[in-house]
Amino acid sequence: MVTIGDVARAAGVARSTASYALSGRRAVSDEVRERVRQAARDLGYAPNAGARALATSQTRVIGLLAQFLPDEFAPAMLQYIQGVTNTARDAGYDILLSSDPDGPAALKRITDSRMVDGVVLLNVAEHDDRLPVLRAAPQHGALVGLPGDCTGVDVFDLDFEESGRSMIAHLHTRGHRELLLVSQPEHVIERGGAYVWRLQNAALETAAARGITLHAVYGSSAQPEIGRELHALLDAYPDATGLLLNNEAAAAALPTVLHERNLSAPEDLSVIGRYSDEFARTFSLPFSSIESAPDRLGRMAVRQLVRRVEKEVPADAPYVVRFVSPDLVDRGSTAAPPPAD
Amino acid sequence: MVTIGDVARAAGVARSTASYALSGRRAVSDEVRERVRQAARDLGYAPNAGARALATSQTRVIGLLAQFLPDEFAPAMLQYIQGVTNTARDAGYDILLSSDPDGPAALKRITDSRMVDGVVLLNVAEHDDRLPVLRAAPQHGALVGLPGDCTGVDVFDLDFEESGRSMIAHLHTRGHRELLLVSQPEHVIERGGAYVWRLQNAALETAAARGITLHAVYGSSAQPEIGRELHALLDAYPDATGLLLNNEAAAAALPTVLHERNLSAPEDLSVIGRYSDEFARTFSLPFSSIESAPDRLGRMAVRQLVRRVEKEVPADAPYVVRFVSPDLVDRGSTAAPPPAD
DNA sequence: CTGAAAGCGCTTACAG
DNA sequence: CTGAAAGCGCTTACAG
Repeated sequence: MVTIGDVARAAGVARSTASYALSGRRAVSDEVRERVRQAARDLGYAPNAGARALATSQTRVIGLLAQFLPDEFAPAMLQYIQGVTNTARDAGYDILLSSDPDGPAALKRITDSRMVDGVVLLNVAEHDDRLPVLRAAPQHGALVGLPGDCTGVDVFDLDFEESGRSMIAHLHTRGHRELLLVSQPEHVIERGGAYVWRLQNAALETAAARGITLHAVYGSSAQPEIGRELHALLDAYPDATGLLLNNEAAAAALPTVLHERNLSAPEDLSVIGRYSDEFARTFSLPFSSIESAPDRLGRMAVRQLVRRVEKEVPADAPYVVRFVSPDLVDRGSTAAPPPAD
Repeated sequence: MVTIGDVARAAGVARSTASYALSGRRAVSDEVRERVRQAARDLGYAPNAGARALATSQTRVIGLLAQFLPDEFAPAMLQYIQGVTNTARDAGYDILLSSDPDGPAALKRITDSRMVDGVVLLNVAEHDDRLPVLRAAPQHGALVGLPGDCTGVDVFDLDFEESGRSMIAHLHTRGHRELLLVSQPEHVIERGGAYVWRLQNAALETAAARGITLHAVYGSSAQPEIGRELHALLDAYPDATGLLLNNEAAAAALPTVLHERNLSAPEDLSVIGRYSDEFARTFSLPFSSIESAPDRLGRMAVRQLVRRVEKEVPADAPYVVRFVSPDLVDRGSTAAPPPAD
């Protein structure tokens, strides 16, 4: 391989000079700089990443800790990964992707061995086993998802409380008085998926305050189970006029369920989901939805992380917890309830 | 950070001895080995990845070059990524994920800088710009997808020719004489997506040989366009009794289209797709399909790559081109054609 | 403005 | 069975 020594020799200068000429971290005469650059180009020089990391203690790699959980809907996960990966690239960082089911072990390994300058944790749980590892690590971390304890990390998440409130308010305003809410499976909560109850509790509170009957249930995160459950739910509450979905699989299954019941939205049933626009397009979902903004959250997390890694932010700058306000994308699936018959 | 020097000092031995005790690459007395291990454990020692890479010229990282193309269906892509990532982890490798739209540049950068021991290329095109870069690189590469020129790389792909033949044969045997085939968009072909015409041409040949009328068309890779196109297609060929799909978006859209037309498979129309079982579950697709085996292909690619990287295979071992035989997963969506009316 | 040297943390021949 | 030393390819104080 061609090293900086080869470049220096070709340019007739010392290795240090070649290094400075290339990095610009010290003044170099125009003539020498040009000679060095030319030599580097001619030889096809590329700095060895390991050597540079050893010398600078910087890898320009960000660790991305994803997890493909059997009770999460994988296509939704993909959006976050893309958001993080694209932003990192634009900022000049590569992504080391871990999908190890043993998140804490994977995180410990890549931070201990200094493979990364910082990490982004996806799908963060209320009590996330990866957090103690992250706090003990010398690298910074940014989370997508709100844990119970945010000390020492930057946190980004959708405002699920506000999402729940606005879903209810939206339908209440249009005259609905009995609604259904399908959340993620209960074991997602048990695993610490706080966003499930954050949205649900806020929805229940708002419903109570507004005199709305809200039936909140947990649904499967896989087809075809969730389709059957939706049927059962609609059978059980025939008077409900609106359906709220905090469950991607349920949203994906709903068009078929409505077809099978010969219902349409919003004529027979108003529907609001919570998923990304990209997700809506992939699954051709015609329902209005709270934008879950995975690309935006991924971008925010990476940006903040890079700011810390590159010390653009003072070392004692307080850690941030930032919520993205829910945005309702109107796809015309809500209206006044149908006249009672 | 704790270095091997710290471990050596704590164990009262030389750094080299500590290194050997930990790696096992040279005999070390039981007593010393135990002392070193204990010290390493006590101090929480983890070797510095950069330093190790510099010393050994091995990173234990595999580059994964994915591309999220606007005309490909992202959820299908995810399966390959998971297959590669999981297999790599099991083999003791981490994954450096690139989704840079400029694949050749990204590949050149990570190989030139020695960030990876080898690379896996996903979604390989007939004339793939990344291949010249890969061939010029010192690292080995494994491809998922068949390029026109396979020299210098190991290649893994589904046998699309055989897939096309078997789809036709399957329906021919059941008595069908007029069929439809929906492929990926034509620009996928123009971009070099050879699998599109590999399946299509084989299907057309087999159909001709068996006296079957096969109408082959290109379909969009996004909803809702593809849904409209399916409707138009079924309108245009009312006598066709079977529908073949080499287009994930079309498969995802079909259940709704059939509902809207009040058709069911296989009573009114026999259907065979080409996608993974995981994909079928995600989208709740009730159609029999040729298993595209993304996890298996990802696994095969990583295994072969690791074999080369670790020199378990002689340096002059011939490169392989391996096709996975299509497997028809029967979901009961094919039968004899309905009686003509 | 430039160079010689030290050092980052490993591994691995070379000696004993 | 163990140790002292060289070397991997960089960057960056230290000198001039």
